[in-house]
Amino acid sequence: MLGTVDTRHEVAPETSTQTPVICDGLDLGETKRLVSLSRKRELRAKTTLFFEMDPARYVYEVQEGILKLYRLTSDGRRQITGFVYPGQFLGLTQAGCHVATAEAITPVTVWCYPRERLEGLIDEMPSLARRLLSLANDELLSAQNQILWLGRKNTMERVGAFLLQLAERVRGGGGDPSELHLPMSRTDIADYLGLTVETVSRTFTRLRKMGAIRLGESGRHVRCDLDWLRRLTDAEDGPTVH
Amino acid sequence: MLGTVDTRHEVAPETSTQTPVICDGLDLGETKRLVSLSRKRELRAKTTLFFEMDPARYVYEVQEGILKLYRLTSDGRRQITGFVYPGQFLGLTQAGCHVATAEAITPVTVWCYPRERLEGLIDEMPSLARRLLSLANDELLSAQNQILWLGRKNTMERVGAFLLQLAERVRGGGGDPSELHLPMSRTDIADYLGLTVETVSRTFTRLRKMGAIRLGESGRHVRCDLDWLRRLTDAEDGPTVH
DNA sequence: CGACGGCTTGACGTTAGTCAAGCAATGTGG
DNA sequence: CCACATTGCTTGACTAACGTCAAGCCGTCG
Repeated sequence: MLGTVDTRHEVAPETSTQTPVICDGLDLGETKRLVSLSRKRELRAKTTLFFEMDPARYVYEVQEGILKLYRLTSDGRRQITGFVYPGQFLGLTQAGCHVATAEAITPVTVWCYPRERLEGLIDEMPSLARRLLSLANDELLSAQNQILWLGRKNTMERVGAFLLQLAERVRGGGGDPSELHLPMSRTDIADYLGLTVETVSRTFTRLRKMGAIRLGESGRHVRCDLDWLRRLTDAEDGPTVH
Repeated sequence: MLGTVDTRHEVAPETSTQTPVICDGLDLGETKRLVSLSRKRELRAKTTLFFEMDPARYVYEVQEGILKLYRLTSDGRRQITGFVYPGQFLGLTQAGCHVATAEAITPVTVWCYPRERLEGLIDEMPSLARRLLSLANDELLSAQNQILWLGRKNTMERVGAFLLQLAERVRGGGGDPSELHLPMSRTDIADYLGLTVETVSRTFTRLRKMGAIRLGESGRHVRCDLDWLRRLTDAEDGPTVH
């Protein structure tokens, strides 16, 4: 498979990409140009790729590992706006400055594209423009799903929808969607779903007692009854993002 | 593109735009081409421009009037994902189908651009690509603000932030930002902020009693003490949209 | 070893939702 | 024109869901 030996965090097959995804739909020459102006960067877990308000000099593509994006209120409340997986982008959406902080949850490898030069390439490579548009699209879709969850769903539905979203990602990667490994902490999940750690923890417990999920030793491993969860959340999610 | 902050579409939000905003940054010939493939459409208040799940055949630009975008859960809960003002776009973000319903709040005039032909133009007009990217950007930014509100703010903060957002739009249009006319109902506000009508109503009342706002006869007119509101919500919004 | 972080659980409090009523403005049919 | 229904907004009384505070467990790290 990847040849990587898992250390603390399990690396599932689908959690790493070999070729820059930004190049999908580009021809060989174009791909080479893009790759030639990128450089790789590695991050240890719990380190920060960029901070909110930093000038946005690069656009990043995740090759391996998982990050979280978050914003803070001045009194310290945190809202995670997304988890970023291999093949996804960071820093695309921002104007002159980043509007969120990006922090590695696991060890991470990213490709860095200098923002200005990437922008310059748009004129010469329409397929790059389409690609970027489509990526912005995906982000928007997932943001709107999150808005629906946060605004109109109760605790169980949020947690259920969250697990189903993770399962869909695993399915997309060809794995068993009912076997989930959660790379993020309960606190992260809480900050993503607009809840508290305690509430998230209690909800996992309730789901377990209802038979909708089974928890492994670590609490980070979840075996889901997907139909159960779907019935639970079938207050209709709308289209799923992958 | 990715970085440009565009000011043009903030202008005269209450009234209407005279020229398609999509053409900003385009030269005369390009503008003509775009205009030539657009057609106008008018909607009465409370009518629907498109439904969630409709095939997305057009991209729309609002010339005049205000719409709301919303999604429904299967049990009828509604979440408004945005209010759309003149100069803003609809249907940009969707893949094959619309992911939200667009309904006119006031009488509305829109320009309709056939989606396929617009996409075809990207190859020939890089400036159009930049333009579209920048628009997608704006939407994303405002979606993320909404996520922060919904996830981590209490009722007063949400309503306060909402009023301040409206005020900023008025300021951008050159009006008096402390004099607001709300085109949307209390129910709409509630569905935007993830609350109930009753809670929104009570919060307006509380704000009035605190002296942060004064309400006109209709309830749709609000005179705001902007500093008051800012102090209230200065649990930090992050960058404001528009 | 002790400290710390991640997770769970319990007891309790607060906030926002629910249910219900009333009022004003607007629309509809006779 | 009136009688009546409907819609939008507000207010009150009550309730439930979720947050807060506190404690304890376990595994890891220094």
